[in-house]
Amino acid sequence: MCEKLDKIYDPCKFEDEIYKFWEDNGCFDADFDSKKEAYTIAMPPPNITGNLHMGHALDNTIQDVLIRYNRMCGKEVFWIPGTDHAAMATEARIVAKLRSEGLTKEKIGREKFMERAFAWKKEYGGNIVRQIRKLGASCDWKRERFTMDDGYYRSVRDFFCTLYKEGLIYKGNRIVNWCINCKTSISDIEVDFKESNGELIHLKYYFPDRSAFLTVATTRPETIFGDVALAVNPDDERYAQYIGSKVLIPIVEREIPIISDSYVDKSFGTGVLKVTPAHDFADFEIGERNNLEAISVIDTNGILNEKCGKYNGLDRFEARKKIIDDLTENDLVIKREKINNNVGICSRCETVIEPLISDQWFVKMKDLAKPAIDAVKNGKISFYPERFSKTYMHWMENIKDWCISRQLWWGHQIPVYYCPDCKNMGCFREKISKCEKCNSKNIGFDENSLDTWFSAALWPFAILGWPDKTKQLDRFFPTDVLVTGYDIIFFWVARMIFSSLKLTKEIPFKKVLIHGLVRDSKGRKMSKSLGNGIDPLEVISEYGADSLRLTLVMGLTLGNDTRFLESKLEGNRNFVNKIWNASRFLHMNLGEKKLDDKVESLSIFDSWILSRINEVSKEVRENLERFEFGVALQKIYSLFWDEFCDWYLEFCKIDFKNNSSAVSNSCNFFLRIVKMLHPFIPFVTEKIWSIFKNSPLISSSYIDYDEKLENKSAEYEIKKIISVIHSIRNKRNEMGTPASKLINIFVESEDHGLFERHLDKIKTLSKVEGIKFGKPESKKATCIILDFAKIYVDMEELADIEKLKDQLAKDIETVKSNIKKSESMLQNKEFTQKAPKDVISSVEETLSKSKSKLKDLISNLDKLNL
RNA sequence: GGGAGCAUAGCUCAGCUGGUUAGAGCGCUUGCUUUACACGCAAGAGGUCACAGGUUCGAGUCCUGUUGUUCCCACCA
Repeated sequence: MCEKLDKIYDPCKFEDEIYKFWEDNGCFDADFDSKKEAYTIAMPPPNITGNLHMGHALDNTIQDVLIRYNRMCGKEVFWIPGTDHAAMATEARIVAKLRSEGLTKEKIGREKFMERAFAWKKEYGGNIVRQIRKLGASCDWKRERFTMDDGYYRSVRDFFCTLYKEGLIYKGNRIVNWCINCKTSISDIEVDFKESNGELIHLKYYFPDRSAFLTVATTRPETIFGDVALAVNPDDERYAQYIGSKVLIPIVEREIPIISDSYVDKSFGTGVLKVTPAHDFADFEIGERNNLEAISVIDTNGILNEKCGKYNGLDRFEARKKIIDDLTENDLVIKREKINNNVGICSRCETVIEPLISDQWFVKMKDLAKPAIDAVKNGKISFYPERFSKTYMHWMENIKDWCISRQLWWGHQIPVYYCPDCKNMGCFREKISKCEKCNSKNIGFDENSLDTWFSAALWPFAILGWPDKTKQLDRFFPTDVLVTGYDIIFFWVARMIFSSLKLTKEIPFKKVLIHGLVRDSKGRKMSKSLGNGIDPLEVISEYGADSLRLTLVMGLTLGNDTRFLESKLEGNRNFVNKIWNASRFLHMNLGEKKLDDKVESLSIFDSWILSRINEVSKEVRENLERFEFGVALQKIYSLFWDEFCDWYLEFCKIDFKNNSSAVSNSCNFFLRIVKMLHPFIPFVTEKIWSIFKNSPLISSSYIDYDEKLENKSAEYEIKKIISVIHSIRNKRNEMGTPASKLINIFVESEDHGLFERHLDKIKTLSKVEGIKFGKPESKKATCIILDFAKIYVDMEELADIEKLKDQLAKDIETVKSNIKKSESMLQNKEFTQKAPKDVISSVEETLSKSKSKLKDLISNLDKLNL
């Protein structure tokens, strides 16, 4: 207990040990049988390929604050951690590793590939989980889940089959976004758009008789082999006469019709569009509307196929150059125009997307979206900040069908089989070995796997055991809050909502907390390519997890981005150290005495700080309920530093010396603040707690507001003492009095008792030698004017008269302008008629105080001028 | 093209339902080895709250517009 405490707090010395203590003692574990109110958070599962970054740190810190706070409020908290298999990212890693061994996934086969991937997961997937521990996250590791563990597989198959049986999942030969690098289809939201310097090539499409041509502008001449029509706007008078006639594709010389479609923009290019349904989304739709064939000319590797004549086998961009050359040679190019256009790229590897037609699985979204829209509209689910519900709503209302199949191996294989004998196609919830219809054992399985987000969509209920009716599901679902960044709303939040409503008939969470991005000191996004990322683990090893957490949460407003500054980190490290030293100081004064919860008789200082702690605890609770973390933290910060340390402990210090104070009171009050801080800075607070107490802080109760502790008269009295001390210190400074010199003062006051009661405090803290009541005999005295007292300082002490005069003149000006302001307000009849009484009377009070202060100031100045 | 955010002290940001003299941290100035802490203590300086209107007795806060800036969605072939 009485171990020697270092002057400087060293987090590295304690954090791991404390975390181990919590984990070993089951402090994070949820009790499924307790009668307490449940509080649940499903941790957004980080990718197994990932390393902890600032986004994780922020996300998990916010969750941990909520979890620890609610745990201390007596709830049965269940924070379920886990990891995501991250299909594309992981597969890319495995493939790269195979390549380094001279292998390919095809060479080793699906089964071996999966084995390798699981082995990889086992070896590296644990990294991120260890790193999250470093943050201090108090989640229930015993219930850790993985999106590809056995139980999760079942949930995913169940989800798929439920939708499939209802016709909400369908297979279609449709145009999809294809990444030729990742070799898979991806969904719309996995495509980013990048501005690029493209070229708009104006081509001649001759009429069959070669009498004339139409000019078509295109950025992708290599797709002319897939052209099936030219389209013009039906309202475009320039081309109305040509609708229905035919033209020849340049070079290819195939005849295609000219059709009309309102999609075509008259003002773009020449107003004539070449229609290539197999390689452009808009064209695909035009093709469907007009019953046009789709001719695929580029394969899944981005290579032109046999339909492209001599260009067969060329890469799409090489082919583009060649074709432009050839077209130019044949005088089929009218002009080449530089344009800035947006080109779709794969959000993972940034390869230019090739839209192409292939057999894929889709989720029909319209019917699923409706209840998900309603749940937010009618307030069952609310977003914090509220504005993000708009983002959500807009996306949901304009949602398109979701392509869920991926041509990857790492992931959940689509649970569909095909029977070659009876041509049946069916889906299965449990593993199957024969056709349900004809019992044939020749069945084959769908080779595709599911989008990672398809399985992630089930996270909050799958981890509680769905589709089984488990105790956990019953008790901890729907979860309370979901904490995530605004970049994840479409990918995950939206999909969890509609899938939960579909499968469990309940919302997955009640509240969605959206935070922003953690940016670097210049406001740039942290990224690998810029190399400006700050590693949370490095920060932790230098400053400790508590300082990191403070830095992420202090002054944070939900939904807004924050900058990560080294200077903030230092400041917060200092704060942690301050707490440490306060505990050192109190511990030293407590000495061998045992700390007892019982409150000994309260000094006025005790009553005051207790009242203040009580008030702040109420505000902090309110702030936390509203997720105003930054504000809550700032309030505790200021309570602790500006009031508890700077004033309360300074008062106590004097009493400790005289042995006239109850040290254990001070310790107990200090520990109340420590409690308030625990959700934010769990490590140092737990360490300090352990110096004074035996049971762990993490499982103790939060501070309750107690009306009886409110003590306005103590607060008023202390406020007065502080203003006396502060004003004397200020005057000393103004007068240039050396720090070591004690001064004498005279006091005129309506409340002499105040000065008598706190003589020692005033003398010590404002370096006063003697206090006499009444006016000083000497005329050479300057006066401090307070609301309740005048304090005279003998001019003997004065070092710099000019400085003092300047100050006085300044003060007079401010008071004068205040008087003017108050007077004009009170003269305004509308103000006196319409403003509430308390506002008016406070203005009146200010006015009268200012007036008397002005008088005093002027007489002060006059004296100086003598 | 549609939508959203931001604009407050030198810097980074708070400021809830409108209420007299707008806050914090860092930085800056001055002074302190005051036996918890120099990662500290004390005292200061520093802001026409982007601009222009409007509502109101009263606007950093509400409304409209302008400018600058960031982001999201859609996307022109």
